[in-house]
Amino acid sequence: MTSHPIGHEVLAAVLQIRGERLRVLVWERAMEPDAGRWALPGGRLGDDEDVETSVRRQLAEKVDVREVTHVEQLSVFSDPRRMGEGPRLIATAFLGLVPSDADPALPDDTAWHAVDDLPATAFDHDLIIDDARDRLRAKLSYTNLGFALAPGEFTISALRELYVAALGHPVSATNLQRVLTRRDLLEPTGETVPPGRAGGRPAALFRFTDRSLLVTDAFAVLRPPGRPSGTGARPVLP
Amino acid sequence: MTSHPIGHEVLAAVLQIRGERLRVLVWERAMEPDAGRWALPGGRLGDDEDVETSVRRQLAEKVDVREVTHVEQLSVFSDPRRMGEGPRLIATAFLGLVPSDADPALPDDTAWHAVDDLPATAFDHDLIIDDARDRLRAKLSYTNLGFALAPGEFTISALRELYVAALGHPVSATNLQRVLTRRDLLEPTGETVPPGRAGGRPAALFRFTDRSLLVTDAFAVLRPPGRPSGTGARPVLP
DNA sequence: ACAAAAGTGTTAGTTGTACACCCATGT
DNA sequence: ACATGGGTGTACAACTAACACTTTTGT
Repeated sequence: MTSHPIGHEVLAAVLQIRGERLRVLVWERAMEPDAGRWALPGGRLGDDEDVETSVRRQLAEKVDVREVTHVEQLSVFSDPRRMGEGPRLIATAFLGLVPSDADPALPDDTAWHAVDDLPATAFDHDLIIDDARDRLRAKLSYTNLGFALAPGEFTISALRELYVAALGHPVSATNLQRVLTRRDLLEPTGETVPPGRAGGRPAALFRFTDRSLLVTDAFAVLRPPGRPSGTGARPVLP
Repeated sequence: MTSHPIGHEVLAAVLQIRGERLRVLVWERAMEPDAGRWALPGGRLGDDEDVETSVRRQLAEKVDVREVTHVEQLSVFSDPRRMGEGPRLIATAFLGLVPSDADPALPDDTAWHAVDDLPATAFDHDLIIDDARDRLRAKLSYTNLGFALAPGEFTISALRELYVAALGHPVSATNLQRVLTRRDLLEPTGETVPPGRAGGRPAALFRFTDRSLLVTDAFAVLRPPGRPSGTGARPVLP
C-alpha cells in the first residue's frame, strides 16, 4: 500500500515575551526550497530518539536549552503536499517557552519575530505558530503555565505585562494577583524593588510556588462531589 | 544523520459507553509480534493522505464511520523501541467517540473492552488508551463533548449515566441538567418517554444544541474584560 | 504638597452544590 | 394510597470583576 519513503521531522515554536510582545524564534532559510522565508527550528528525527528527545536536541542548536522552561507536543502536520514538491516529510510540532528575562545568544540567521506580525514563513510553519499561540493562551487561563514565561522573581505589574502580551487583551493587576494567590500559584519572596524615577510605592516580589505544569481549573464543572473547588491542582493533560 | 527507514502508522482509541462502562474498540492479533494481545485499529499511513484522512479510512474497516461522531488527535508515540525488535514505526494516536446507541457490526476478532479492565494489549496501546480516557474526561468538563457520547435525543438520567461511566465518579442529575442548560448546551425536544414498569414521572427528552465541539469554559479565569462569563462558547483547542 | 505606582477593601453578580420539595405515572 | 423516578425551587458558598481607597515612594 505505502511505498514511497516518508521522512519525519520535529519542529518547535519557541515563544517568549520580549518588548511587551509575544515573539517566536525563527531562522531565515538560505537555501531552496523557500529560501528567504522564515522557518521554525527543528530537523529530522534521529534513529535512536523519540520526538521529545529530538526536539530538545535540535533546540540546543539555536538556544541554550536550559533557558527553555517548558516543552509540549502540539500536533502532527502531515499534509502530503506540505513541503511543496519536495519529498514527503511529516512534522511533529512542539510548543516551547522561554522566560522573559532570558536573552540567549542567537546565530546570525535567527531572530525573534512578533507572532501577530510574522514575516513570510516557510511551508506551513505559520499554522504551527498559530497553534502554539492558541495553546499558550488557553493554558495560561487554567494552568500555572505563567511560570514558564516569567523570571524566577517578578513584580505583579511585570507579570501582568506578560499576560497582556501573551493573551492580547487587558488584564487587571489587582485581579490577576488575587486569582493567582488564591489558587496558591504565587507566593511573596518578602523582597521589594525600589520604584523608578517617577516615584511610586516599591513593588513586592513574587515567585511561582511550583514550576511544573499543574492544571488549576480542570473539572471546572462536573467535579467529583464533596470537594471544595479550589482543592487539588492536578497533573496535566495536553 | 538518519539512515534507517521509519514507518508511520495511525492508531485510534475509539471509545463508547456500553453497559454503563467506558469501553474501547480493540481487535485480537492473530500474528506475531504480540499475537493474542489486543490492539487498536489503525495501520500504515498511505502515500496521499494526511493522518486525519488516514485514521478515518482505517476506522471504516472496523466500524461504520458514520457512527463515529468525533475524532481528534492525541499525541505521537515515537519511542524507537515501542514495537520491540521490529522495524521502527511512529504512531499518531487519535481519540474517537461513538454514541451509546450505536451498535456497529464488528469483525469476529474485534470487541469492546472496558478501559478500566483491559486485557493484555499489544505494544504501547495501553498508554494510548489511557491518554484517550484522560482527554475525554478533561474535555467533558469544559466542552460540550458529551454530544459525541450521547444519542441524538436522551433523558437527563440517561445522560447522567454516560457521564458517570466516562468520568468514573458520581454525577448529580439535577446539577448536570442545570449546568448544561445554563450554558445553553442542552435544549428540550418537547417530547417525553413513558416510565418503566416501576412507575415514575415521564422523562423529558433533550438534545445538544450544537453537535460540533465548543469550549464552554476556557478562559475560566483571565477572561477578556467586560464580558459576562457564560457568554461566547469558542471553537476548540487541542 | 503632589503625582505616581502598588496594593487592599468592598460590593455586586454569577456559578455550582446540596437538599428539600413537588410532579406524574404504575401498581 | 403509595412507591418510584423525574424535575424544580431555594439557600448557601465560592469565585471573579469592578472600582474606590489607602500606602509608599520620588520630586
